[in-house]
Amino acid sequence: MPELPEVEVVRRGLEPAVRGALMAAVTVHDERALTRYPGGAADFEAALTGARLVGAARRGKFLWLPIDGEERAVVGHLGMSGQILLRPAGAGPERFERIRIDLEHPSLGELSVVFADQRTFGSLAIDRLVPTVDSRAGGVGDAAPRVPAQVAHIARDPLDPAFDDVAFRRALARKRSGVKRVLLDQTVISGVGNIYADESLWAARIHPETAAETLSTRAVNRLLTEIRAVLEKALAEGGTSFDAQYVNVNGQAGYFAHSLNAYGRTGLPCPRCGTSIRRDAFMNRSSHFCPRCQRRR
DNA sequence: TATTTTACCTGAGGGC
DNA sequence: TGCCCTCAGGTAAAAT
Repeated sequence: MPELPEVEVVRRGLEPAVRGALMAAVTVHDERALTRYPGGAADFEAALTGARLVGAARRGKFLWLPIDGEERAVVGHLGMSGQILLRPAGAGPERFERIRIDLEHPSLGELSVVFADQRTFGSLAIDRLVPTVDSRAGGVGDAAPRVPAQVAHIARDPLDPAFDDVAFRRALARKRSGVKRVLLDQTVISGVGNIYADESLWAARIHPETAAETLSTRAVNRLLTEIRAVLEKALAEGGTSFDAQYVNVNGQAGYFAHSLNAYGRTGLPCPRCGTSIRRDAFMNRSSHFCPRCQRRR
């Protein structure tokens, strides 16, 4: 399931292939991949064909490809099962292929960007770029102080140099919800999903249902440190793959699944104390934690 | 206003 | 073999 590390792996793979590339042809196979674009398929294809891309940027789990000479970008979200693949020109259709963009790159020649998505929670769109409220760079990979309008309400992610630790602590102090619920709120902190929330809380020894407002400054700082450590380690290992759902732009899986301490390890011993990892129902999904290391206050 | 719940979606895998 | 059920979960809209 693509969270920040997986999306960043995709961004890094995409950037050299799209920078300076002309979109020679755009084909929408399945309009459900345009749920965040009200203009529809024909308009999407016409608007992009002939335009040039200048790079690949990311904030949290959102990606965008700014268009040369316009204050607009192609915006992407992988949802649950989305993939962005780089393929040689003329390559056969991918399983679950929804949109294909054929590129002419000044040095790499012809290639195709394929958006494939089994569960269709992901999407591509064209969106206008608006100024950031703090005048800092919009995200990783775009130094300009601009961000797609539909991403503007998403908080910066903890690997963003402009992430505000103090504001994060203040936000937590105002929240009456459990801390895990707040970590999944992309308007408070972005990029963290169910897997890395469980892993970060395990590392920081915090129970997922601990009321956010009761966390001490020290505990919040420890949590933030562990979130960054977990995300960076996952990024270094190419992301987390359980099956064919998440892959990089070349279709390869990541290795971080081997490094998980809590997520998906129900009944297995906690790597720190040996107690069986517990799984509790949480928001129509699951929380995994060590009932001994992560005591509820 | 703040918080919680639900809808969206489809294939994999288990039980029978 | 095949049918039915459960599960995976990010986002935004709807409900409380």
